[in-house]
Amino acid sequence: MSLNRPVRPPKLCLVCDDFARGMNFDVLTCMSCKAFFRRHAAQAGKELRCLLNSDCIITQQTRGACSACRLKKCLALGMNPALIRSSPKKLKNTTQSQLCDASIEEKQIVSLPQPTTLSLLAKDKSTLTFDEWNLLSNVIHAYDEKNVITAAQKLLREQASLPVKIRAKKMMVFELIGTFFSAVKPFLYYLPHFHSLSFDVRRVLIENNLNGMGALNAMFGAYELKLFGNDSHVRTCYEIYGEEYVKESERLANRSEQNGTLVKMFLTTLAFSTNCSVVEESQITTSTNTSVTSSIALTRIQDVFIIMLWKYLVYQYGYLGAVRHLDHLVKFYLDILNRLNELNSKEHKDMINVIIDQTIHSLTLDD
Amino acid sequence: MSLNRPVRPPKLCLVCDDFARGMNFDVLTCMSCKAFFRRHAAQAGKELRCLLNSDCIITQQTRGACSACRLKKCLALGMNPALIRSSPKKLKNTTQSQLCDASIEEKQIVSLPQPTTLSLLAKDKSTLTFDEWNLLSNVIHAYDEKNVITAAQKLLREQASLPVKIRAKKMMVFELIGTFFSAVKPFLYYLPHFHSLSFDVRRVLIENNLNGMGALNAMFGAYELKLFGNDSHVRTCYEIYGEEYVKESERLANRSEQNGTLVKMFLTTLAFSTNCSVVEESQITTSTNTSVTSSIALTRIQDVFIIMLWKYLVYQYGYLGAVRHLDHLVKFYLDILNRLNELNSKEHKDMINVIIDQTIHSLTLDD
DNA sequence: AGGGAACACTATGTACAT
DNA sequence: CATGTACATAGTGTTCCC
Ligand SMILES: [Zn+2]
Ligand SMILES: [Zn+2]
Ligand SMILES: [Zn+2]
Ligand SMILES: [Zn+2]
Repeated sequence: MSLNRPVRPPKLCLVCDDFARGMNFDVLTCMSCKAFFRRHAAQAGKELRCLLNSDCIITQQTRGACSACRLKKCLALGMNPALIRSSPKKLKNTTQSQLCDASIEEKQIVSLPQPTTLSLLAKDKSTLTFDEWNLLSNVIHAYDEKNVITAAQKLLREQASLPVKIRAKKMMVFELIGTFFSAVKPFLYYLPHFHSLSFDVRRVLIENNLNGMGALNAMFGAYELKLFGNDSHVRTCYEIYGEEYVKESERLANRSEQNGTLVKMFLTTLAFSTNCSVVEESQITTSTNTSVTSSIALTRIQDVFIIMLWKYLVYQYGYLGAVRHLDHLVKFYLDILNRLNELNSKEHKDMINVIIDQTIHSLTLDD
Repeated sequence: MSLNRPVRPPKLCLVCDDFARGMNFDVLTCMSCKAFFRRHAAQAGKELRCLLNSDCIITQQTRGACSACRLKKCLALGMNPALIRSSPKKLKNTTQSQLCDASIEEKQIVSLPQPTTLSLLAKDKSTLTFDEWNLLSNVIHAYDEKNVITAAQKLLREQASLPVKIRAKKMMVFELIGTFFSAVKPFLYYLPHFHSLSFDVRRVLIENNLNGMGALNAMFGAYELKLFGNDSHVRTCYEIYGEEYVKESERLANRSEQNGTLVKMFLTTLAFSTNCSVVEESQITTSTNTSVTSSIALTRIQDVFIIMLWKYLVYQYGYLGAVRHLDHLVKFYLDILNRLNELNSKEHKDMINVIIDQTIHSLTLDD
């Protein structure tokens, strides 16, 4: 699964995103995850149990909070307990089936019924493969490259520091909101497979999908930054979009998906989507001449990302939870599109069109 | 806030429900919460930060997972940092404003701007009072007295162990489902204030509300026990209620509120409710002769519990989260009532009526 | 009774040897 | 390079003392 774009030297821990140095137990991890895995995957003695819903998101910050989910992720990523030398936990699936068999009978006269990890390791069709985890990681980093949330936060602080007149405030709000739409450009730039598409296809995708993607991004960002809790900001939005519209949008933002990884993967599927974001009729008609839907390359990319999304959902939330989350996310996105249809601010629309033009220009030139 | 019923000697930790031994820093807690509070509420040096959404539910099992939320709960319960002797954290709100002032300047030449805990301690109107926390605790224990979930789990295991013929299976399913409705009786029995009502009022409340309460209880239990994941059970339910009805109920159960404390408090408000669960017209008309709604005692009890519920929601999820949770919970309950209206099994209805009669008989006799 | 001190225990992360 | 070992550090819960 080679990428067309040079993605930064992949030296981040696949488990927690901390800096990694080398492969450990078959997976690129940081030192702490390495130690963690050795300690916990070794003996089946203590069954780790999640105190929440077994769907904790593991990051450098949160990895300490739930050992059960951390271990689950380690195993899901393919870390191999058989490579732990001291422990007798054997695993005869891949190349190195021959290990020191003598040490096995030494200390383990205790009970040893450990089906859990084995079943987790079983690489059936519903488990994310190594390549898929890598792809997922690249998607996340494509999004984080721009670091929209931090940038928006910075803008917000600037906005708060200098109390200016209404006209300037409006401009700053536009700048803030525009950030979320502009962020689609670097995201697409670093997104695996995007550059393998033809100029025409890229252009059509940007034309059709950028508005929806930016809006979803903005809603997620507004939720993360609690934008609607910022009175000054909200009042200025009233001026631009009308009070009712803003309040309805706030209700929408409160329903935002909270799992950032999921949002980023969903944005990816939107990026390659051929039948969404029909916000303005004029937009969609401008480009139906090119036969985008018939592009086989595009169809295969869609498949890859949608399968990855679904596997991630199942891994993270279980089958039922996956259904629920996806249902919620799709409905959330559809409501966002509805919201866009009711938007009246000409200034906003003009801004979006400029951003779309810029993005097309930038992403269909060099290769 | 005295209770009419003898509730077990209150020796459970208000923070985590572990066994408590005595008051610590003004609140009834266990030894570990005592130690925890001393260690973390002392110096404002390290700000504890929740790795999730600052709404972790603290129990004996989960208390170790999130220190931030544990401390938050300690403070919300009224534990007093001023009573920590070694630390210079002064607090001049209540009686003992005079403390050893000499020790203050000793070790703390470091910075000391700690507004967070102080603001949390401020006993404004939106914070649960000591009495309310106690009341909440009593409600929880009134529910847990019967331990429905465990009982149902046991029944389920029995059901699975002996493969019997369809008729017997049906009986067992009825027994299982009936458990959730029968559990309302001990709940009401131990529920604070219920016994202060007149016989007539109690009877009408049971007649009107037991069905809805039991159904909510069953949905919550089904969610907790993953009943709809049990194929054998589900198939028998098909026989009784029809496949479509069961599948719709499963979707409903998946939307269940997950916070048990919240469910129990909501059940309490339902218990005293005068205008809900109008499932069958015949039911409500049988008792409109007694002027239930005009009972002042009942109205005041309703107020007490609804205020407590709301304060708990705000404490646990913040204002916005409180709104969302209550909204979700109310809709969930309304949909359950709709579900009951579409129920067709005469056997089920007969069973419920028997349970209602039994409950009335049992709870309007002795006092 | 309700404070604190001290200890034992566990989990984590890092430095370094193999 | 990837493993294990050893140590430093932190958090928790219990026992005991005042
Ligand atoms: Zn890591
Ligand atoms: Zn977890
Ligand atoms: Zn406790
Ligand atoms: Zn928390």
